[in-house]
Amino acid sequence: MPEEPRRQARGQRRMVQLLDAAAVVFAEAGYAKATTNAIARQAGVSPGTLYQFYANKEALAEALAERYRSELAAAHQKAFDPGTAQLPLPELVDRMIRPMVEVNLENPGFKALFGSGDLPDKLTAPTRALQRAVTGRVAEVLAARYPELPTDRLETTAAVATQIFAALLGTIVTTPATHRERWITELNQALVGYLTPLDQRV
Amino acid sequence: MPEEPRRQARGQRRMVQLLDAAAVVFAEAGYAKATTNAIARQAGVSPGTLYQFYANKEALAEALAERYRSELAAAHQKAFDPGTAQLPLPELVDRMIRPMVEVNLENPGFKALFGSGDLPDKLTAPTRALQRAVTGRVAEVLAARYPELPTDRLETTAAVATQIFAALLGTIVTTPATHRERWITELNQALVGYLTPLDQRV
DNA sequence: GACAAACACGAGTAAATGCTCGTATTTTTC
DNA sequence: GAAAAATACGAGCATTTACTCGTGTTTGTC
Repeated sequence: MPEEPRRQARGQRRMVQLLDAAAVVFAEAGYAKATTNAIARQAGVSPGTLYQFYANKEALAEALAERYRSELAAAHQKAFDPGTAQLPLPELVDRMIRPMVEVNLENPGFKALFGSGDLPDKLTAPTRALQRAVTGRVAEVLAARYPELPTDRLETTAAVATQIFAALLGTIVTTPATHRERWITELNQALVGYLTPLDQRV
Repeated sequence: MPEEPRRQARGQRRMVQLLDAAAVVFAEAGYAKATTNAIARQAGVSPGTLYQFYANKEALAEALAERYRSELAAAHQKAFDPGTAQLPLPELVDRMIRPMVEVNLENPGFKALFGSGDLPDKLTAPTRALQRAVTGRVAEVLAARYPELPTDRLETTAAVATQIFAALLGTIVTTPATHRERWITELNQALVGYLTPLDQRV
């Protein structure tokens, strides 16, 4: 087993650069059709160099997914002070949705890793990790709002909400900015509609 | 432009056979990773024979999508007598959902064409046609139930409902039959929740 | 400044894959 | 039953693509 070399400053910059390039190419072509050579070209670097830092395409995807995960976590942290969970449902949902949409707009390629269902087996692992991270966050918020809800019910609800979100995310980000708000509203209504029964049971 | 040969009985059987095989392979591997050679093998036929009937992989996908579209139409026709549109919302939604889930369970590969978002450009055409067909049907039902709803609002709602459906379809069909009903219920609640506000405006 | 480790290059390789083509068999047509 | 059209085969071609490797350059360490 070859051990990781001690990265020097230049190398660390390259790694970031390559991740940026991967994001662009994944966004343009989708994961399956994205070629490692194209990613290297986009980064202004030779294929050999790419492989000096990432063992293969999957490792690249994994690293990118990890980046998104942490950006998402940061965005959510920022949008959530304690007490948010007790807001009226439409506002709570809005606070969950906005940061994710924004992370998405800022990071082309997110959708390519998060959304699609037809990815080769290799990618399912990093993708599922991302999905789980999001679902987990949703579950936390739901747990804060509905403390007496049984765990399994909580998880089901979080999973469904996340999937609804993922489904509409594509439409939202590909829509021209002028009409974007409308679809966000629609997503909000869908989620509020789904969650309202829980509110009334309390 | 080479014209289509007059198919004889044997040829027509082969075409069905190949479509069946394609459905199986698409279901197992997803569209992108499915190889035409594997489809031919699955059909017990040589690659050359496959191409005697379908010009390329895309044509195969198109034909399969068309098959699904007609099966879906038939299933819906059967589930819909006039008056259904005035049923209580949960029942209406149930009547829309069931046949589609069933078509899906009977036709592995449907999801591979309908669900995923990351397909190569070539496939977007047949996929979108399928999506549009489903959305169109949903729009018809909504139009019957909410006659005074403006057209664009109708279409937006139908599109969102269809996407929610598509998102949860994957989970529903991959879940073991024992727990399937639970996810169907969840999908039902999501859609009912989304549509309820429309009901109350009347 | 010398030595090693990390970085960089890019032509090239092996494997995969959509698809072709020459040829042979079966079915239809007359 | 003979010519034509349709069906069938499967080896293999052309292309794509993830990845390698030999070689040269830059950076860090002593």
